Amino acid sequence: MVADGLDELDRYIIHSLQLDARNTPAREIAEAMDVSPSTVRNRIHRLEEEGYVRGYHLDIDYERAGFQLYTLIICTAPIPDRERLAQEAVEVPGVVSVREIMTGAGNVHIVAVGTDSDDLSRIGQDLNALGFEIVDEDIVRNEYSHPYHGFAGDDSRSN
Amino acid sequence: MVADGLDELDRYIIHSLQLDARNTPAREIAEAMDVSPSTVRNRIHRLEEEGYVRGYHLDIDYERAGFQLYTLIICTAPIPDRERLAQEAVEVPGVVSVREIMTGAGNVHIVAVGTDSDDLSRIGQDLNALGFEIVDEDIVRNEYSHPYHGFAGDDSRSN
DNA sequence: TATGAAAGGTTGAACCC
DNA sequence: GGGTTCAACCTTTCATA
Repeated sequence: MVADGLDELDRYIIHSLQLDARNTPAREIAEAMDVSPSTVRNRIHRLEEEGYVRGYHLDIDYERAGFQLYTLIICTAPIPDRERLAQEAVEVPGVVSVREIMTGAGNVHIVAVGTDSDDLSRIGQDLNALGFEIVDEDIVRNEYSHPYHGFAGDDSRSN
Repeated sequence: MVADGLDELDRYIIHSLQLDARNTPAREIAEAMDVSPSTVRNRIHRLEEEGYVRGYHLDIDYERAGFQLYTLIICTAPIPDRERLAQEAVEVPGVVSVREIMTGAGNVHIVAVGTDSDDLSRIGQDLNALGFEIVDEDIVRNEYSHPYHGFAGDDSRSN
């Protein structure tokens, strides 16, 4: 099964908001799915409350904004501590994303934005202090994201 | 200087929208910064037009939504083709994120969401067909993101 | 960058299936 | 429980200065 507890309307809502979370009125989704706008708003609230939707974030071009040090820091954390450390890492100033990888050395991928190399050294030290071992560090040249196609219903109405 | 061409109002707008891009009215930002709501709206449009803000996306808990195969595919692309291939990769159905890494083997990190292992094999084949060499593949156990603190007004590192 | 009127979106309560 | 309706309220748009 594709999506637990989510019906076609939920999937279409997620799809629409993935494309533009700020400028997509409920009415627009409602018309496409032939329900009332309130139904769409009720569903959005349910998706938020039940944790399917964790938030609405900006996609920022950090490079254009003048932060040339957009860095991937590959770390190793002991498996029993990995989840807790990952949650602590995301609170380190400058860290914008943390991925916990299932296996292997380099099981936590952290992306940090820095203004200069001192800033990145400080981030590295903070991560070390938390208990990470840093195994590699590289500049991220670019990042692209794309809405997941699988939420777009049966495709008969995907844009 | 922290951010080229961005003043304190722009940074505060970015910060606010990073926290909640869907439910933050311009009026709220305007009051905090003591300008009119239309000034805030004009600035938001400028940030979009000039490419600082690339979009507004949902932060979805793919695991809760029933997609247990949230996978990091580490690939190598020849440097001259890297950018073009990265842009093509993001269009492969199931791919949700692509990071171009500056150096080394594994210079493109792709995250894909799959419903089953056939789906992921198909994605791997598609990436191969584009010209990527796949060097590693791992399940992403969890992913967290956090607004960049540096946009939050002038106290540069206390988020 | 600000203002103000018109257009359009959201909210919450009452109602129906 | 989930969907709908409607009126009051809030937000944005657009023209204007």
